[in-house]
Order: sequence, then C-alpha cells, then structure tokens
Amino acid sequence: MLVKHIMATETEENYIKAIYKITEKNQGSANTNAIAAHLSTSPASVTDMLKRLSEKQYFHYEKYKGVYLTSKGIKLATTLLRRHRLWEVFLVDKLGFAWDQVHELAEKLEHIDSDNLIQRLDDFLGNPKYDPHGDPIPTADGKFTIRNQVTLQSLSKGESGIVVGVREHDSSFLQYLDILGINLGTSIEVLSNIDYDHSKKVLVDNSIEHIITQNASVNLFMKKR
Amino acid sequence: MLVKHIMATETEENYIKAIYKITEKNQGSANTNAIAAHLSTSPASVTDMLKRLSEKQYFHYEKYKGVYLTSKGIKLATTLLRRHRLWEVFLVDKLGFAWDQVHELAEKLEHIDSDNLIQRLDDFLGNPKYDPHGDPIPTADGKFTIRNQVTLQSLSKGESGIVVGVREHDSSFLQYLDILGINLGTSIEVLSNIDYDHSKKVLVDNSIEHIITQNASVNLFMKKR
DNA sequence: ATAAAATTTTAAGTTAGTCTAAAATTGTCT
DNA sequence: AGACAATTTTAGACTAACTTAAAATTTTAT
Repeated sequence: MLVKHIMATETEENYIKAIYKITEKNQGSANTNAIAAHLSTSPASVTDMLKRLSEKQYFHYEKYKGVYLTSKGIKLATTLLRRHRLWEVFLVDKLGFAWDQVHELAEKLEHIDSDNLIQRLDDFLGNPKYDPHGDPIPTADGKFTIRNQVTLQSLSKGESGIVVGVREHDSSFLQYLDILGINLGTSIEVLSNIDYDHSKKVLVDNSIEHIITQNASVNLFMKKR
Repeated sequence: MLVKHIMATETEENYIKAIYKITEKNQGSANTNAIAAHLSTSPASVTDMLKRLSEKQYFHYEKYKGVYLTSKGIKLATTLLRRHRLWEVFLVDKLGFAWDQVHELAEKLEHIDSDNLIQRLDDFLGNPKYDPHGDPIPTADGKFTIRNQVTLQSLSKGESGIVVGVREHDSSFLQYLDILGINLGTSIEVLSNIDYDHSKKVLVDNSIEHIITQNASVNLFMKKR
C-alpha cells in the first residue's frame, strides 16, 4: 500500500478525539483506563490500538506510561472539533434542532473528510465563532477564539451577565436549562446567594425568578456585564 | 444479541444499493459479477456477503441464481436514495457545489441514519421533488414523482424542450454540459439532424448554437414544449 | 451433445477491531 | 520495604469484510 499512514479510520479518529479530550483535563497525558471508559471499550482493546496507532505518529506511546498527542495528532483532533461544532451550528440554526439533540448526529457528520465541504459549510453558516453550546469553533488552521468568561457560581449578589456557554453537555442538563428559559444570550442577574446549599436566587431575562443549584451554576459560563 | 437483523452496516447498505440499481436495469435480478463490478470488490467477497446478508431478509438468494430484493430491501434502498438525493440538493443549492462534485459526498452522508434529520433537511430544502441531476427524490414512504420525459435524441427537427435530467452521471459528461451552457431548466431547440453520425445541431437557451453528439443526446432527458 | 468458456462458489488466509482471562507492572498504604 | 490494589499489557480467540486460488456449476458454441 502506498497510501499508508495518511488517512485515519472512523475508529482511529475517535481514539484521537478521546485522547485530546482527556489530555485537556489531565495535564497533558491520557491513560489506558480513561481512554477505554471514554470509548466504552476494554483496556485491552485500547492497548492494542495504541500500539498500532502510535506507528502513525499521531501520539507518543510508552508502555505503562500513557500517551500524549504529537502536533499531527493535535491537528487532526482540532479538525474533528471544527467539523463537529460547525455541523452542530448547522443542525440548530438551519434545521431547527434543539441544543440537546445534536451531539450524536454531529459525531457521525464529523467523520466526513472534505476540506471543501467544511469550508463551504463554514461560509454558509456565516463563519460562526461558537457552537450552540458556546464552545469555540477552531479555524481551519486550528486557532480558537478565546472569550472572557466566568461561571455563574462566581457572580456575587447584584452582579449580572449573559449566558455564553455550558461546561456540562448532558442532555438532561440542557433540557433543565430549557425549562428555566435559559439559553445562549439569556441575561441572568444574581438576586441572592443562599448559604445553606450554595444555590442562587436569580432573575432570568429581567422577568422570571428561579432558584439555581450550585451544581448548575458551576456549569454555566457567563460574560459579566 | 437482541438487536440482530435490525440495523445495516455501511457496507451492507452499499450492497443493497448496488443490488437495487442493477435490478432496475436487469429485469429484476442481480448476479454476482455485476454486484462485484459495481462495488469494486471480488466475486468471492460478494458470494460471501450474499450468504450472510440474505439471512437478514433484505433479498432472496439462491446459489448460482443471483438475488432479488424483498420489500424490506426495496424500502431500505429507496430510503438510501432519498437521503442521497436530498443531500445532493443541499450541497448544490445551499453550499454552491457544482452538480458534478456532489456524488461522493452524498455517498458518505446518506449512511447517517436519522429519520428526524432527513425530515428536517427535506423541509429546509423546500421538499424538492428532484435532485440536481433531475432524478426523482422518493418520499419518506418510498413514492417517486414520475415525470413525462423523452431523450433529446428523440426530438425531431424544429421541436424544442427544456432539460429535466441526465441519464449519465459521470463527471466528465456533466462538465461537458457545463461547457455547452446546459443545465437543468435550459431550453434546447433542435435545428437539424445530421444523418452522417446522428448528431444534432441545436439552439441552447435561444441564443447559442452547438453540435451535440448522439451519445450526449441519448443521455439528456427533456420535457417537450 | 459435449467441450470450452464464463460464472459462481468454496477453501484458506488476512486485517481491523473487538473480547476475556491471565500475567506483568506500577502505585499505595502501613 | 513489603503486600495488596489498581492499572496495563499479553495471549488467544472472535467477527466482518476482504483477498487469491481452486473447485463446482451453468452457459455458450460448434
């Protein structure tokens, strides 16, 4: 085969993505068990795959020491993130999906490998900087637009801001926010902090009052006003 | 496994599609060699696959006798056609691809399995009845909108019509039509038939004269005016 | 009607990705 | 430092999809 070590299969791409996400949290290295959990597969399968995949230079692998991505691996991971997030924008903005319905579909769509397609999609969507959950969309050369953001948790009584993102992407969390009338762009003012359980009384869009638990407020990213 | 015989893999879907296309031409039955040629694989692989796939009831298979689709198989094939053609409309109408650039991408996109996605895409595109090559798009329940059409070849001197489809989908043919300024909706009038090689002198969009070979004119579907 | 040609199937083997069970290594705790 | 726990790797085996080569069957042609 001449075209070896060039293309990645869908499975391989999912490994790269998992390693990228794990190393983002775990100061730069991903271990076997974490990758296995992330991909719902066995540690033995992961070891097997790491041995074969490391030959393709997407990451460095040392027995018993975990892996970390090479620049080639980081490039592939950000390309996949870019595709994923652009498709999510398409699904929400153009097809009218709710923000909690798009992840699985984007997981499929992101594997379609065509720079031409993604560039045209990007233009068609108006070159968005953020996806429907407020996550930044990398440019074709892998650059993210970073934003000043704080958690709702960190806002004091009397302070306010607008929702710019979520840390937690779980469907049930997003649907909970829908019930509270909270989405990207929603304004929230902290009316009071409740010491007992660290929940907050807030005013949503200057009209409705809600109590928000601590767990929810650490998962909401705000831009301070 | 409980969920056996329900889902089809991408490879399996490609077999069903190939069988559908071949049986469309060959009065209802597809043979091993034709399927192998269509999928660029070996006849031995095809036999292997037919044995396993026929257990899933998509088609009937008898050794040495070829296969023909069951209603379940036809349903899957038309679903795939529907997805493929809707994605082609999206790529051309929304993303600005040329009609000769969309086939391979649609081949990938069609395997994403979500009725919700396809219904929303259909609505977003305005429920088109035909794809960018003039092929009918089946409805969700598998019905095609048939059209009165004839080949350009069959038009006599003095007759005219508008282009509604192409029989040949090859890139080079479509690009040739682009050069002649011919696309869906283009009007063509037959100025004269050239007996020597069965080519035609035609007037395109009431403005430009061209000579069109017999080979091209049998591959152009027209609606007579 | 039988030989040659074409087609199809079988047999045996490969690769990617998975699994379980067992062995090896590393980490933790007192 | 030694023992138990946790993690990781190895070994052996499985499935889906593919391959080539050989055998079986069907078709065609004289």
